[in-house]
Amino acid sequence: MAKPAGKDRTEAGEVRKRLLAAATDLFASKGYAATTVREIVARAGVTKPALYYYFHSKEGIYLHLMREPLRGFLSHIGSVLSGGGTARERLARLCLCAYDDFVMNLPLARVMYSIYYGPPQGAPFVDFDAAQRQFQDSITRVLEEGIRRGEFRGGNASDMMWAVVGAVNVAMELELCRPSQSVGRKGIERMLEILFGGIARRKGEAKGKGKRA
Amino acid sequence: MAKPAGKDRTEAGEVRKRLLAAATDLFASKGYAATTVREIVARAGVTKPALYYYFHSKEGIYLHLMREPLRGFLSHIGSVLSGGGTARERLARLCLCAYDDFVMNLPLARVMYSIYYGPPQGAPFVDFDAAQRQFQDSITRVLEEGIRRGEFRGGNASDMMWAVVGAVNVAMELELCRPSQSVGRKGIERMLEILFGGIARRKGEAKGKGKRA
DNA sequence: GTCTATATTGAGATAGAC
DNA sequence: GTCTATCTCAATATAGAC
Repeated sequence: MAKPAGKDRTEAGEVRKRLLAAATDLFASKGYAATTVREIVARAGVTKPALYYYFHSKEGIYLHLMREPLRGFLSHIGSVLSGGGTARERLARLCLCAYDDFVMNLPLARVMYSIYYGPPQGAPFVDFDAAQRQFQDSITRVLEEGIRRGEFRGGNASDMMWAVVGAVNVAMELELCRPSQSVGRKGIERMLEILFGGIARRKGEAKGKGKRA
Repeated sequence: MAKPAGKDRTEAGEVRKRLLAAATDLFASKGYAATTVREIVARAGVTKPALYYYFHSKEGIYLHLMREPLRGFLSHIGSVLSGGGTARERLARLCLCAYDDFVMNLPLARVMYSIYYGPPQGAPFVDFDAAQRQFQDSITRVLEEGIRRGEFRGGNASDMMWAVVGAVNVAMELELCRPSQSVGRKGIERMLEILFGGIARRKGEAKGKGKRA
């Protein structure tokens, strides 16, 4: 057989993935410092040398954990930026892309928040701000493009960017901390619609205009 | 002298405040679990029994730390809600009030974020979500009022609320994590203006309309 | 090598003098 | 109200049996 799918035959990269998943869950629930290599390998159902073979150290597995999805995120952003469509469409795609990546990696997001906001845990440095900045720059660029093309009103693109980022962050943090109240992708789209159209009733506009709730 | 101001004379409540400030700073920088009672009293320049006299325990000082400002925040919100003005004015006051409280208690905010997002640290439970919910409810109420009065367009008040909360959160988190990029109160006001007026250019509107950047 | 029993440390908390 | 001195306890480190 060219593609052995039996369960007794360990797939290539299978152990590696199990180790990453185990580490993510443990880092998320107990924190980086409190998680021992022993626990990671136990949960992954492998032995210590396996972890050291693939990742060299606890720090190593942590860095792999962080960097791979971060790189993925940045590359997705790049794809969206180079795609076509109106500024508004591109902006929505950018936000939804970020949200999707976040939701697809919720346990990892938990680790990131825990490291970013939590107490020092001796974890090696990862430049979260750089990724965040890149996301913000992308949004700003699309906004400026929209203004230049006359698709958006003039104004401070930086302020618009923060408002957009705020909406996306809210959706992410709801998913992370209060999933029962999560607004989801649709929620992001509705918030963007509000951002584009405004909350205030316009002069002469029929009362009750806008999307009915 | 009726009001002794000398330095050798300990003011009433002075020790208490110093203990609270010391605990806040240490919890913020090292985390709750890693901070010892000894460090707190050392930084406050007093001895252990003083802490136990005022706060009964390490958990006690933590709870005082959290609850007093939270109560203050909720009471400020209440005042704003009972105040007058248009819905838009009230909404702005609500957001700025929350932001001011946050900025006035930055070190405490750091502790809250650390506890909320960080790894388990054995700190006693504080219901941050309840305060957050109350803030959200207040905003929602003002938004619904604005819609009812025809000041705002119809629409989903909940979505509008999240957009507003997102803007306020962004301003807070910038202040917390990247103060150099902070947008400040003015930034919140500008974001609200964007939320009210919308980003999209309106049909027939002169290009470049809106506040010039 | 692994395991368990014991020492040591350092934490939170207290009693009683002043 | 504050301090000196002390207590209790749990986690950690270590040592010695197996």
